[in-house]
Amino acid sequence: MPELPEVETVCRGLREKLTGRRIARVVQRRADLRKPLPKHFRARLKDRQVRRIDRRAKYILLHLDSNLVLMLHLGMSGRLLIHDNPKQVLETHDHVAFYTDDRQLIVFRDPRRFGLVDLASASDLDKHPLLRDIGPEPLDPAFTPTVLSSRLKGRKTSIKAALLDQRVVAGLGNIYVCEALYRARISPRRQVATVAGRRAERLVPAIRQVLADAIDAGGSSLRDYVQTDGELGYFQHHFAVYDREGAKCPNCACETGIKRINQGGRSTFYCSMHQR
DNA sequence: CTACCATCCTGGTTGC
DNA sequence: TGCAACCAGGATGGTA
Repeated sequence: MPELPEVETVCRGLREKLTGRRIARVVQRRADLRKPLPKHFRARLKDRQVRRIDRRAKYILLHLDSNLVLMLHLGMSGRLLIHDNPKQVLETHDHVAFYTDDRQLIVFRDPRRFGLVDLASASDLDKHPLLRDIGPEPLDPAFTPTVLSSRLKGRKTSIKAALLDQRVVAGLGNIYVCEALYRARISPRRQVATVAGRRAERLVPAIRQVLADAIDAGGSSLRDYVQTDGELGYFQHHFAVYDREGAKCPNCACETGIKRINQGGRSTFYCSMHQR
């Protein structure tokens, strides 16, 4: 569910409210998320101070004192909600609750439990198994067409499948891959090896722009996603293709309109006239 | 090595 | 209204 723009929006909400705060108490209501919560989870977090909050791909990284990093991943249906009232009643799928020294309550809610909560050590975070193989951050200036091409090299799959692979580029999911390919006018069915020259040159700025636009809109709210204050994102109103089967292509007068196909078990939306 | 598929889990929507 | 089937923004481990 939440892809880079949604995770970035959540990160910003957390950063604003939590930087410098201490974790006074942790309540753990369910430990069986995508992987079990680490041992001594509550005790290791107690009284830790939040020094800095980063994002890497779709992971939220809260850097604490004592060389500790709290890693959060929202999976498909995860939310992080900040309440000003620490007496806020927890609901069915509120699995972990963090109470701060200034009486805020941060709730990790995740009905499908594909999300993840883990602890890592800051000094070798890059070597953490969940982060080790992740590709470049698309909004980093170091993400250039040359870098993308080298990451794609040798892959025998469609460009759609390749861009969903976090090892190629970090943070894209089904929505933003569809939207980026639309903006780059590249067919999602195209084999990676044939994405070269001008197409490859268009892809990097297309990815960057769609992510930046979505972040500006506070992300996309379809079913589950909300910002930390409960507000919806509104980038879903700007989708050109995603979830728009049968609609007119915003860029051409073709009769076919937006098509929906299946690639690797996921829906892909595109315009076969506009995207080649 | 890469690529593909099923799977984890719940809830909302669709179609009969 | 009831109920079953299907679908969903992700990641991964096993298999081919």
